[in-house]
Amino acid sequence: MAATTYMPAEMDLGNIGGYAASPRSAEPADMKYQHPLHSGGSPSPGAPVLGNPWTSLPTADPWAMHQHHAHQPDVKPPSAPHDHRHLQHAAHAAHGWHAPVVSPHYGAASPVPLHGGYPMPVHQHHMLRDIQPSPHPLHHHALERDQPEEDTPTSDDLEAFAKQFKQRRIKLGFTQADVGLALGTLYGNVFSQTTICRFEALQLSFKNMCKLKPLLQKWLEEADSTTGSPTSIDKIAAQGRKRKKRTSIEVSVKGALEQHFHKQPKPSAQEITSLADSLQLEKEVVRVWFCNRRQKEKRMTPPNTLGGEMMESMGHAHYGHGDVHGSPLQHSHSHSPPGLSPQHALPQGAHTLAAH
DNA sequence: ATGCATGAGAT
DNA sequence: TCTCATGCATA
Repeated sequence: MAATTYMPAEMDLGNIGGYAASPRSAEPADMKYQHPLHSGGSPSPGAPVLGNPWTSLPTADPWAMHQHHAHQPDVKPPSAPHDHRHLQHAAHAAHGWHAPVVSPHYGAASPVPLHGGYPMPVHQHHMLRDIQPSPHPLHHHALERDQPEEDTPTSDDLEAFAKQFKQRRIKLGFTQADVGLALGTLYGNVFSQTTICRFEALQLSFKNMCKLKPLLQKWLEEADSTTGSPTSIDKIAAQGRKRKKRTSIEVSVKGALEQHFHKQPKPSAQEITSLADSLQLEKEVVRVWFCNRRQKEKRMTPPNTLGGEMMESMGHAHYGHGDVHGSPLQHSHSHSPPGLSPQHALPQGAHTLAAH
């Protein structure tokens, strides 16, 4: 039975404090941000920059330029009346922003061992075609992987940046949540731990990555130079709306959904209804499940059209952690480089090479 | 780190 | 109604 309860959003306001709160008071002042300097600038270990087999992309933005809506999450300063994606790089000027909340680590925020026991895939090459129309006459020195300009970064750049960002962030002693809040204080764009996490893991769409990169880059600069200078943080009020509690879908049910997904990734309203009926789930839940599933497919390894039968065989026992991406085609690495996978090229004809 | 959910905007 | 960006809540 899927627990579908509702909860008052009131607690959200209090909850958000969990991340936002600045425990500086209890800050043991251990070994946080005591870095005299960035350790050598943490070079991009996983940035070969040479030999990019897919450095040939005709169009400008294959899989990004599909949607022209850049709606802002919620509370965003009305400084962007137009679609000018010009980042508001003027808001922080008056702020005099100092180091964001210094939070060593929360109980559940980042239970990960700091750059110690990370899976850290040495390097993987996602077969992702580049989105660089022009051959970039750039410098031949792969020392600084930053395109402060307004060119669209390549997927490789994003990957390198994300990795670097994560390293620095951790070294500075910030959690993903801290960064998200800092961005809010800096630019007025608050982001959640989730988003930062996904950015670092390259689990966002290419376009989304491109949009966030400048922000995070800026934050890095600030956080890096302002090493040590507490400030106040502010959290924006949430929306007083009742949010449905996460429905827990049983594994068996998930398996069923999976099968249907392979047959029909986009079931009709009626199909959803009947499916929901057989699974004893709310129609809405099923609908959303499919939506989320599609989104996942998009950022994860390209559609391989896994045989529905093999899904049953493997018994969806543990997919979701080890390597869901189960791409029998390219599982050469530990965990697939989800990063970016344009799905426009092979909408449903992907199975042509996978299946037979 | 990730599953399920909300919403704005595009179709 | 879908897609896409995002996030609360949770494992």
